[in-house]
Amino acid sequence: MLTIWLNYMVKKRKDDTTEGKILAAARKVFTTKGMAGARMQDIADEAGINKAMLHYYFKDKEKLFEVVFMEGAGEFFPRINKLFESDASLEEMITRFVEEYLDAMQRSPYLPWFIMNELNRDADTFLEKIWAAPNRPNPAKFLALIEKEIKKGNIKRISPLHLLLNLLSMTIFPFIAKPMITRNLHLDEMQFRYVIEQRKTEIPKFIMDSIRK
Amino acid sequence: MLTIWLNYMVKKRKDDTTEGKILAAARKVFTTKGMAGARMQDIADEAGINKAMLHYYFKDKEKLFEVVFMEGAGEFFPRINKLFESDASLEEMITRFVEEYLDAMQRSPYLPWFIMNELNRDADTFLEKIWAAPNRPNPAKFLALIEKEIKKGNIKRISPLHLLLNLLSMTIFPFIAKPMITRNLHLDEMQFRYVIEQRKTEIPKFIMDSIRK
DNA sequence: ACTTTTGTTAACCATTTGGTTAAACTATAT
DNA sequence: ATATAGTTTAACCAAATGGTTAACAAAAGT
Repeated sequence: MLTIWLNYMVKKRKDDTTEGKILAAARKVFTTKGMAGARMQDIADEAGINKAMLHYYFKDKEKLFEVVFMEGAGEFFPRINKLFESDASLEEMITRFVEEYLDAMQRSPYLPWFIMNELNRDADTFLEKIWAAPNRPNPAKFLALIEKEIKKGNIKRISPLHLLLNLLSMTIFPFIAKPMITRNLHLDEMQFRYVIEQRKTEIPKFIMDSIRK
Repeated sequence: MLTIWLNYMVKKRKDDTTEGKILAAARKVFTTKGMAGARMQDIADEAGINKAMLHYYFKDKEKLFEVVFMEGAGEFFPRINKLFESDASLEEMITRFVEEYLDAMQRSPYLPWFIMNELNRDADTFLEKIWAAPNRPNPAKFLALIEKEIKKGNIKRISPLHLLLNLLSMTIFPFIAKPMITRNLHLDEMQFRYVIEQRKTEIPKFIMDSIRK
C-alpha cells in the first residue's frame, strides 16, 4: 500500500515510462511517415526499446496508430465545438476560433496534417470511428449566426458556407503547407512560429474588413 | 511504311496502350494510398496487366512514382508562375490566379494533396528533384506588386505575406480537406464542384472587399 | 522466503512486397 | 519463311516487415 502511494507521488513523468516513450515515438514516426510508411522498428528505435514492447503495450500497429490518432483528435475537436456552441458575437467567435485553433496547432503541428491524411486515405473507416464521436464540431450554429447577422444588416451579404470555408482555410492551411511555405519563403522554425502568431490578429482583421459594411 | 502510317493514324488512345494503362492506374493508386501505401500489385491489378510490366516500362517503383508526380507538378507550376510573372493588375492577378488554380485542380483534384503529402513525407528529396526546376512558382513579384499598390495608396496597408498566405489557403485548402468538407456539410460530388465553381468569384470578391480602401 | 504478476529481450516465423528471370508470344523487317 | 526486336506471362527470389514465442528479470503481493 505504501509502495503504491509512493509510486503515485514519485510517478515517473509520462515520457520516462516505456509506454510514454512508445507513444511519443509513435506520434513522431506516424505523423511524418504516415500509417503506411511508418515501420514498427522505426518506432521502437526512436523510443529506444525493443520492438516486442510495442505489441506488449499496444496489441498491434493498427491499435497503436488509433491511440495516437484519437489522442490528437480528442484534444482538437472538443474546444472547437464548445466555441461553436457558445453564444459569442460573430467577431468574437471568429477571433477566438482562430486563436484556439492556432494555439492547438502550435502545440501539435502534426495534427491537422495527420487528420487530413488519414481522412484522405480511408475516409469511411476513419469517420465511423472518430467522426461519430459526440465531440464532432458542428458548424450549423456558426452558419446560422452568420445568416442572422446578415438579416440584421450588421454585415455584408455573403455566403455563410464560403465564409466558413475561408475561415477554416486561412487557419489550417499554413500548417499543412508548412514545408512548402518555410522552404519557398526562406523561413526558419522561429520565423514560422512568429508568422502564425501574427495570423491570430491578421485573419480576424482580414475577415472583418471584408464582411463589415 | 504503310503500316507505320496506318499505325500512326489509328494510334491507340493513350489509355489503351499498356504504358498508358499503367500510368492511369499508378496515378490513381499513388494518389489515394501515397507512395508508401501503394502496392505494385495493386497498380498492376488496377491496370489489368501483369506486375512485371510495371518494371518493364518503368524501372522501379521510385521511377514510376516520379513520372506520375512530375506529370502532375509539371502541369501545375508553370501556369502559376507565368501569371506571377505577368504584369496584370493586382485584382486581375488575384482573379486569374484563383480561376487558373481552381480549374487545374478540378481537372486533377488529387494533385494538391499529392504534392503536400510527398512534401511533408520527404521534403528534401522532393525539393531537390522538383523544386529546383525552372518552373517553380516565385511569389516575389506578387509580393512586390502588393507593396507597390499599398505605397500608391490603392489598397489598405496589409502584410503582403499574409495576403499571399490567405490567397493560397482559400484556393487550395478546400481540395485538401474535400473528404472532410463533403462529409460534414453533406455535399455530393456535383455540389462540391458547384461550390468550387462559386469560389472562382467568391474568393476574389472576399479579398478585394477586405483590402480595398 | 516464495509465488505471481508485470516488464523486457533476442531469436524466430509467416507473409508481404519489390523486383528478377527465362521462356513464350507477337508483330515487324529482311 | 525466318530472323529480330518488342511485349507479356508465370514462376521465382531475397529482403523487409508485422507479429509471436520462450526465456529471463524485476517488482509486487502473500
